[in-house]
Formats: sequence, structure tokens, C-alpha cells
Amino acid sequence: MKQKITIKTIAKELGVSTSTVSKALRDSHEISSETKEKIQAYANLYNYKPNNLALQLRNQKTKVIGVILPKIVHHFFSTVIMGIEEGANKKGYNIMVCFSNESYKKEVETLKVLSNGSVDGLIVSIANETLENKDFKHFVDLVSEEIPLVLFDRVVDEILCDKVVVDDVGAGYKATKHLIENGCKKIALITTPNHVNVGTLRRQGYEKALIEAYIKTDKNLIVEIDEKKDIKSQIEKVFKEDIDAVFAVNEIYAANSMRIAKEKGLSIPNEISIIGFTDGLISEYSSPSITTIAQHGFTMGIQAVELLIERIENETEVYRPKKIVISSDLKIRESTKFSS
Amino acid sequence: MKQKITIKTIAKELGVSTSTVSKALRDSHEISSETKEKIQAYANLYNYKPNNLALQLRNQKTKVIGVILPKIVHHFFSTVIMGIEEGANKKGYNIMVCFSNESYKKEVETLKVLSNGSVDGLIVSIANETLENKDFKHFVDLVSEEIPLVLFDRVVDEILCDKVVVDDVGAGYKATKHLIENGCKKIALITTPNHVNVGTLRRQGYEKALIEAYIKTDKNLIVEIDEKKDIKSQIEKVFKEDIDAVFAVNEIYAANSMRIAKEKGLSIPNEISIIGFTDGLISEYSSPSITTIAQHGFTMGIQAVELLIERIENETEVYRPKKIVISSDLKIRESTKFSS
DNA sequence: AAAATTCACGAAATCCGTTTCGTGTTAACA
DNA sequence: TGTTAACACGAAACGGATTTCGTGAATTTT
Repeated sequence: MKQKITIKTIAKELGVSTSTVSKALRDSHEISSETKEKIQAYANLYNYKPNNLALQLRNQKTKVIGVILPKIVHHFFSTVIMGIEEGANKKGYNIMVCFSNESYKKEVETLKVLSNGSVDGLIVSIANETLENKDFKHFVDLVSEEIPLVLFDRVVDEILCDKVVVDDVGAGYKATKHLIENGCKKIALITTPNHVNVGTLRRQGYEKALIEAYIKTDKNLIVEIDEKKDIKSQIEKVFKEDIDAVFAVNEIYAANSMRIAKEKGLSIPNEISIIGFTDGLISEYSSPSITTIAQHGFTMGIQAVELLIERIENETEVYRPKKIVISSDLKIRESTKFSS
Repeated sequence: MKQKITIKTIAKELGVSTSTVSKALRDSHEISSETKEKIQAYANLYNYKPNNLALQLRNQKTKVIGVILPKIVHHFFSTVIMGIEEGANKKGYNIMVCFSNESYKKEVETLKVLSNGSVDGLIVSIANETLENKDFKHFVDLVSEEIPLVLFDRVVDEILCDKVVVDDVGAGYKATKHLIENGCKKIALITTPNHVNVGTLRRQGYEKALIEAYIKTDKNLIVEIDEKKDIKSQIEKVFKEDIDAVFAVNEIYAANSMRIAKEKGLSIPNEISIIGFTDGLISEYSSPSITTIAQHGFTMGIQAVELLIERIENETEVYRPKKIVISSDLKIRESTKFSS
């Protein structure tokens, strides 16, 4: 990189002190307009830009927000990033994005690197492996260092910090109820293993809706997907049962279910209804298009970053962790019946 | 944020100088093992971490790579980010991600902010609006400041820097040829307006394949989508022509085409073949699944970041811009006939 | 015992910009 | 004319860590 022009260079070149240059560039009243003009002209000519690192060091703030996501090739997380970036930008912050790739080790390392002063605060969605381990020491340490932290979507009670979540129980309930209201009685649930809390919560909503409708929950209709194995064959098993609907806790599971239903020659939504989670492009463009729970990732991102910046900029306040719950909407499309 | 412990604190607390502390922590031979142990123990106890900003300022490098993308809710860009992040991490770099949202103004601003010393180099894919304007001054300035820059996917000749692109002409050719080989003769092209170079290049490939097969190109079969208007209705027009195949330059256009074909009761791929670009989830999970050109976003990301880090770390070399062309593959699925 | 090393550590510069405080000069006022 | 105030600018500290160079004391060598 070319040697950047600094305040020192300007000072030496124009025969003034660095303080004069600094003040002139910040248009201080202490400096005569003559000198100001001279300095500003010179700075302009040589395209002087103050060194950000120096400013950050002096101001003790970076105006950067660290974001750690489990993955990104995923519509929901992409939209959350968009929200975070937009919210951050509006307040003059930039974002530094890292991925844990669902790995505990990478999460710990990334957290360590970013908390070394590179960022003013962090927004994180916890990696699956960490949720399995139940080892949250790295987060707890972060909190005790009083580094502003906001968790979103995948959160745990063990970490005392601000949180932004979707109303997963409510969403699971909404989805299941929609199926029941349209005549479905034998509803399969394609979910994640128990350690992924969001899956568990959605399942609670599912069970609540069933209980309200006096339908017994049937364990044979519930599949916990192990992502290390082939997803489709795991889902296929439940199609051997007598079912008239599928509630999948994410888009991929829903798309796979639909494919299986089609292969079996089942008509959608007449013979079988399918409902997904995460309103992404797959749901929108598949045919029939898939009824889903829209998670409002963009809104979550905005909320998370606003919460974080609030924390960063108002340190004085007494710390009381906030939890924002984003309600999710049912987006009815072609894969479920709809008797209005 | 809690006041972080610094080398100064340790020095004062233990009654030594800051230089001694620094050396002790870096295990210098200059310091007696007694003192070292004492200092290291203290540092450990109070969880001392060197301040990154101070290091960055001193070392004149941030170990951060700036990434500016037009958008992210897009499978191709998501995979590129993954690649960049992985490649960067392997070399001890972090990435700072920003989005231009296809806006010229935002691109200029973001570029300005990031080039203030926050990053060691930049990886960018140019915004559509900038491509329309043909105003690349902000990039040219960057290059003349000798800030390492790698452009990918959407690149222009006006900017002299390293580039990573897909072989768009070849890909367009491959896709079209595949259709022709399987008996299609009246192939519609759903593309972007001319200013988006990738669209233009893919079109060249399309035309080349047609010429080779002695098929006249028919302007009525080519649609340039204006993304500000409704996409579907623009595509619908070409279905009024007599066509037996559609080549769409991205996944969304392909998915829309398929939907229209289905609505018109056309059987895919018997009556009409559809081929897309960008091998994302939509193509994979739609039914029938869509034959596409796989762009290898991950590979592009890796290549781009390796090129950039090479530039950053070997400044001494004479600067000769490199251009890496990534070949793309045809991924044959159900939406096209395939007579092997 | 005198000279030469080695040892263990501290002072100060450096990276770059901001800011407080002080100072010499000039202008205004009594 | 003497005093005060305004003006325009510079010196130095600060933020945090690294590193070169220097120094006093202890140890070794001659």
C-alpha cells in the first residue's frame, strides 16, 4: 500500500505543528482563516484521510459491530444480516461478519478474536454444537467483561444478555392450528434434535395445538432429523404412517417433504398439506408454493442492532437484560388447504 | 464496557516498566524467568488481552479484509462470502462485510469508509447502478492509492486490478448447446439489461451456440428484464412466441419461467425445457428440479481472497493485474431433456 | 584487581490524531 | 502608557503495545 499522507506530513510540509493541522482540518476557531484555508487546500490536494485506527484508539471505540452466525447460505440468516447491516449503517456503524459454521471451537475462537477490541459489541446466534455441549463459558466471560452482547434466534437462558427471538411456540401453534382448522388430523412433525431450542419450542406449539383440538400426539409422527445423515430418507419414514399433513420446522425439510409427497403421487394440498418455517425463496418458488411461517429476519436484525447500539452508547444505565420477541406470521400459499 | 486491563496497569501494579511487561508476555530472553512468571501469572489472573487497535496501529496492518457485495439474499453471493471467510480465516484474517444494495452512492460511501485504514484490502462485486453509470472513479482512486483490490463476478476493464470471474461466455454457450443437442430450436433467453456485463457475456455464449447450430437469433425471443417492474409479466410475453426452451441467466428468472410454463399447462421438459444459472436451493428443490449452470461461488471466494492476501503480503512485487477465470459446470437435472 | 561481558530492566521513540494547556504577539481598553 | 484581553499557534500528553538503545549491577575473564 502506498504510504498514506498523515497529519505529520502536512505539518512538516507547511511548516506548522501537527496540532495546528488537526485543528485546521476540524475547522477550529483557534486557527486563522488564512492558515485554515492553506491547510485544507493542501489536505484536499493530496487527498488526506485521517487514519481510522488512530481515531479508534484515541476514542476507545471502533464503530464496528461483530456478527457471528452459524451459517449464511440460509435465507433466514441472510435476511438477518441485511437488517443488521442496515440498522448499523444508519447509526454510523459497520459490521464485521464471521461464521461459526455450527462449530463450538470456531465460535470460541471467533469470539476471542473479536472481543480483543476490534468491535464495540457483538450480535450472535449460537452454533448447534455449542447448544449440544451446553458449554456457554465463552459467552458468560464476555458478559462479565461487560462487552455488549445481543443474542438472536438461538438463545439460552444461561447467558444474561439482551436477546431477540421469534415467538417459536406461538409460531408452531399457529402453523399446527391452521392445519387442524382445515381438516388435518394426522399431522407429522419434522423437527430438529432436542438440543436445538428453537425446534423444541416449535414442537411445544405443535403439541399445544394438538391438545387443544383433543388430538393425541403420536410419537411415530414426529421425526427428529439428524443432519449428519441423509435428510430425505429420514423424512420418508414418516410417510409410511397414515398422515394428512406435514409441519416442517424449516424450509429444507418442507421442500424435501413435498418432493416425497409428489413422488408418492399424493396431491397437495388435497391429500396432504405441507407447512414450512422460514419464508425463503424455496417456499416462494416451489410448486405448489409452500405455506410457511414468516420469521421476519430483517426485523430481527434491525431490532438486534438497535438494542446493541443502545447498550453501547448508554453504558451508564443499570443493566437489565431485555428480551424482544418478534411475532411471526403465517403466510398461506398453495401447499395447504384454506377454507376461509 | 468494563475498563480493560492494559500493559500499563500490570506495569504499575507490579512495579516494573511497560517494556518489561511487554517483553515478559512475549517470552523475551531479556527478562529473568522469575519476573516473567510473575508477570505472566498476573496477566493470566486478570485475563489480559492485548488491545487489537494498538497492535494494528503499530503494525500498520489490520488483518481485516473488506468485502462489498451488491446484495446477500442471493445464493451465489452467500456462497462467495463463505469462500472468502474460509480463505481469510485460514490466513488469520477477518472479514468486514458491507452491502451496496446495488446503489452507486452507497458503494462510494462504503468504499470511502473502508479505505480509511480499517482494512488491508478489498474484495468487491460492483453494484448494478454503478455499472449503468459507468462511473468507476472511486475504484480507480482506490487503485491509485495502491490499496489491494480484487473484483469478482461483476468486473469492468476500466479498473486495473486483480479479478476473479466465471467464464460467462462459455457458460452461456454450454447451456444453449445442451438445449440444442437435445432437440430444442426455439430457445428464449431471459437476461438482464445490457449494462450488466455478465448478462451480456452469457448472451454472447447463447448467440455463439445458435450460430454454430445454424439457428437464426430471433430478437423476439430475448427478454431483458427490468427489475424495477414485475418480473413475471415481462417473462410471460415471450411465452406467447413459439418456443421450446428457456435459458434464464439466473435462478429467479428460471423459477418464474417454470411457474409460467406450468400455468400454461406445458409439460417440462417434454414440451419445454428450462435451464437456469446459479445453482442454488430453488433450482435444487423445485419440481421438476432445474438444470443449471453451477457457478462455484465458494471457489470464487477462495480464489479472490487468496489473490488479495497474496497482494497484501507481497507488496514488493511488480504489479501485474491477474485475472482468474473459473469455469462453470452444467448441472443437468429434470427441467431439460437428456439423451446421453 | 582491573577490564570485559552478560544480565535484567527502563527510557523513549513510534504508529496517528486529538485535545488541553501554555505562550508570545497584537489589539483594545482604561 | 500600562493593563487586559483576544488571537494564533505550539508543546506535550494520551490511547496501548512494541522495540531499539542505553545503563547500572553482577558476573566472568585476563
